[in-house]
Amino acid sequence: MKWSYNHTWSKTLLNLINARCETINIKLSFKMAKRCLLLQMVSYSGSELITLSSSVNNELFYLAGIYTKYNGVGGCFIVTREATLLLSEVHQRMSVILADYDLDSWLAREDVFDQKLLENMECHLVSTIVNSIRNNDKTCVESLPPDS
DNA sequence: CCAGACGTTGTT
DNA sequence: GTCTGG
DNA sequence: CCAGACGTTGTT
DNA sequence: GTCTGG
Repeated sequence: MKWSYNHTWSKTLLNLINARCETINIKLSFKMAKRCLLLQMVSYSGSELITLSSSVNNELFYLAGIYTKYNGVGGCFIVTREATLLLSEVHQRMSVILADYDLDSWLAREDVFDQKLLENMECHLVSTIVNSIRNNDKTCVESLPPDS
């Protein structure tokens, strides 16, 4: 599925790549849309790419997503929320991360996300290797010394 | 009713 | 397709 | 945002 | 000048 979203009724393409969780049930563009789960994302911030290392205690986690079909082509995107204090140093918004036990609820159109997951987050510096989509191995997320 | 809108991120 | 300002 | 690209035809 | 990949 493409990471780019257009309404079925779109005439001009908007190619949306995210939506605010605060308004997904209010905005016309999203309230009818279906929900999905996204595994492993890289999020963009200013001049740097920041990886969500996609694990909590080495367990993979999912991000909250929304999708539709446009001209038969599936398109999806991530849902954002206000950044936690930790991440707010880097970016004002962050992806909605779902706890394992909330996955079904999200898909059932309930607005859920567990604060405990966010409290347990850690930040680490990664290499600019991550800035190219050609690089897809784990050096993208390996920790570098803070002063490098 | 009916025409017109319908979105997010960054930065200045 | 659905909502809403006029 | 910001740097970098921005084109077409034929054939193999 | 405008679009898009990163």
